[in-house]
Amino acid sequence: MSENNPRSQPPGRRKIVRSVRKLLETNDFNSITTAEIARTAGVTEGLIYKYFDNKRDLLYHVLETHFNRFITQCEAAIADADTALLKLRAIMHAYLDSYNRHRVFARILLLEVRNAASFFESSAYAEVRRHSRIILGIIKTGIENGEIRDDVAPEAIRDAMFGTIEHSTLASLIFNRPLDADAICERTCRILFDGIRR
Amino acid sequence: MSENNPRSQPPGRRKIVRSVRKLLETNDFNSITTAEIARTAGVTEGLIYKYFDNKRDLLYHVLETHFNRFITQCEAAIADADTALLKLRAIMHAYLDSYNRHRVFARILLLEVRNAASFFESSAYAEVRRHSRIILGIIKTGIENGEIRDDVAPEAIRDAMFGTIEHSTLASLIFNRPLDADAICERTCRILFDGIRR
Amino acid sequence: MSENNPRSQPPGRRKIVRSVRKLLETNDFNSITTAEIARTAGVTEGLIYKYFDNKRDLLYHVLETHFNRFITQCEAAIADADTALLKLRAIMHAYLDSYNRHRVFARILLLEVRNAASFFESSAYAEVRRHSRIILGIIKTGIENGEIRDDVAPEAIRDAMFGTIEHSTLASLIFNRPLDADAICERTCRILFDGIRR
Amino acid sequence: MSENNPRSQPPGRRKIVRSVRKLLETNDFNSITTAEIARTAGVTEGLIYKYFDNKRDLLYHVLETHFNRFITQCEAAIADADTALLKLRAIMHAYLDSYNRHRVFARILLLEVRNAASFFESSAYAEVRRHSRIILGIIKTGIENGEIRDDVAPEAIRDAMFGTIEHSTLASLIFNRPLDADAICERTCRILFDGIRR
DNA sequence: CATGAATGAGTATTCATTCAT
DNA sequence: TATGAATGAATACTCATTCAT
Repeated sequence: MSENNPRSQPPGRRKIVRSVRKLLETNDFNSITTAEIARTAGVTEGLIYKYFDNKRDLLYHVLETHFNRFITQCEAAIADADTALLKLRAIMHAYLDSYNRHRVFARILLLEVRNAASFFESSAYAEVRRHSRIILGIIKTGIENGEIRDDVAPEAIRDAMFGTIEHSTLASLIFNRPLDADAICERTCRILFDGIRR
Repeated sequence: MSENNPRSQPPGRRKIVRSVRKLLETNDFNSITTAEIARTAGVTEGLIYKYFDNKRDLLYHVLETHFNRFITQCEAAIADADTALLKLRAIMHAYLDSYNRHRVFARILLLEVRNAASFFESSAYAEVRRHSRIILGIIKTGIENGEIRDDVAPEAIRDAMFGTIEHSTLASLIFNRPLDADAICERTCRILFDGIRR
Repeated sequence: MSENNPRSQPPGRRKIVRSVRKLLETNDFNSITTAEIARTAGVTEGLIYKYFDNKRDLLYHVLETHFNRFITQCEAAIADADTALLKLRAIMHAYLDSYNRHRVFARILLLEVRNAASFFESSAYAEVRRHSRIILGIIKTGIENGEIRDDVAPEAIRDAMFGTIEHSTLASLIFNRPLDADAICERTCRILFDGIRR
Repeated sequence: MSENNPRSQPPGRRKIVRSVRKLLETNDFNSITTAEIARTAGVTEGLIYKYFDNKRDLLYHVLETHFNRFITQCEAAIADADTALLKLRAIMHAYLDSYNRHRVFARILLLEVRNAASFFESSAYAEVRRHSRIILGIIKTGIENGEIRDDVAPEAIRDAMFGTIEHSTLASLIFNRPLDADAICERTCRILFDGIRR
């Protein structure tokens, strides 16, 4: 509780986190310097290391918080969906929409952070996995109640879902093109749900 | 011709390229230094800049050569396939197999290089696009001859193909797990061709 | 009195001193941080500065206490010795034995602390000098009563004593080798008392 | 040869070494920054690391060169001495004289450098040991030809020699007092050669 | 065709210390 | 008597890149 309640955090820490979030809007993480973070936050560089192990640790913290919020929103978005397929559609839409609205985080999550082995040991990645397992559960339920075919592994379905979404997002991210979440969600569902074979 | 014929290349240049290829087997590109490249090649650092604009340029050259070879192999692999779907299956298998056999290049292509804007202006990326267009052509032919449904954009199908393949590869790449190209190809085709709906 | 009676010291202070003593067993002083001292002591860093001017001051305090105890033991060790030479032998043995049993303090005293000018203004060094003067007194007595030759300055004799002892200790300290106090004392006395000339 | 011939060294390297030597005259090594070294040398900081592994490595190099020269002078100084004892006296005088004339190096050698384990793995220390072994040889010869008593280990004699010299030097080094090499040599020889017992 | 000497810009991290409460 | 939040100064080392010869 004290961990999550921002009120209980020392002001300096809050300033640092806010500063990073702000700077990430215009720069990728590697090009942000600790000096810049401190300056923007109005604290000294040293304070960063009082609250975070290192620069990456700080990033992962920001990421975790962000993704945490997303999961909550995502859960809300699928609340109304009755069937497994509708839930999956809602989830895919939530991801696409989030990637589109938070391009900075999308960039970081889909491109920057994956290079570093440390990410996969971070609590931010733990959140990613947590949600991944939730989705796997939905797929399994779909298989059990006969909505989804049972001759492909649930993991394969999840890979196809995320892979397609991410790949569709990547181009627009890289070349800074707009992303039509609705359209991409629709076309992905068509392929994923019913296949491309006529 | 003189560009492609390795025989016509000066020995120093050849040594440098070989050196990079070797070093990439054990290190990711960013952690390789020009000093190391030169040392391994048995030449001086200065020579690198005789033949390449900069370090990245050197990487992109190595990448281009590699991808070039892959395309040739890929083309051969689909020669026997009669239908569009069989061709797509063959292509997917070729990619998966290549990612598995050349994990270093897979890493670089799927993770490292995408961060840098310069990659998307390199001739290595031009090769990637070239092949992408070839595949798009196959999809279109499939649509035209009635093999593939015509209510989804060919680009969407391509995104689903590559996205799924890459996502399936990524985990095994990151966590250094073996990759079963046959199995992943099979399950991807099932989903992609016929959908997950029962 | 209140200075020396540990009972009268505030618990926080005692914890800090104990913490330093403990940490010195495994680390040299410079590599110990105030953060570590506070953590080990279970107090906050700020408290250190309530009781000590700075980190070095803290070290010198610990050193002084240690050396103080040693002097007492040393005095006891020479109580039985009748002649000046026997007293000197007993003192040398006490030093060697102490260096051997308290290697950490030996390191600090013979190596670490001598770099800092501030040490020579500390009360810890005052203790060292005090004992040095006591020993000088013994030498002088020896000269006066005809035991010791009178054509070399007492200071020269003291330098030879300590110099030899320290040099003999240093190697074993640096390379972490065992120290045979008895043997080194014996051989030092032979040389010091009777010379090397046959 | 190319190692030792200063003519064959690149000018930048020579400048760096000269710069360090100069700066050491007024500052102790730790308080000298690489920035300062480079500025004084008129080169960039980076160049330091082309020629030396790190700052300490640079120091050790300077030390080694210095000590090397000293050994040569020392050898010349003992050339005329006929007996082992006379040789030892000449050596002690050479050390004392050198410590007095090169107080900076004396400080470094006797105080600063001994803290660092790395010193004892450096080639500078190898030189120290080399000379130490030479001296040991002289002592052994003295024992063999009956000049020196044979009931104390040669190592003990060496320890007494160096220990006394160093201890005598230390005080004058620390408190910046003049050092009378002749007088200290004389008194040390008296004690060492004939003992303090009347 | 190749060398080798030199550049110069870049930056995260550590730690003792202070001070209001 | 003790906390806890914050400071601020200090610095070695890396590396891609250039260019005269």
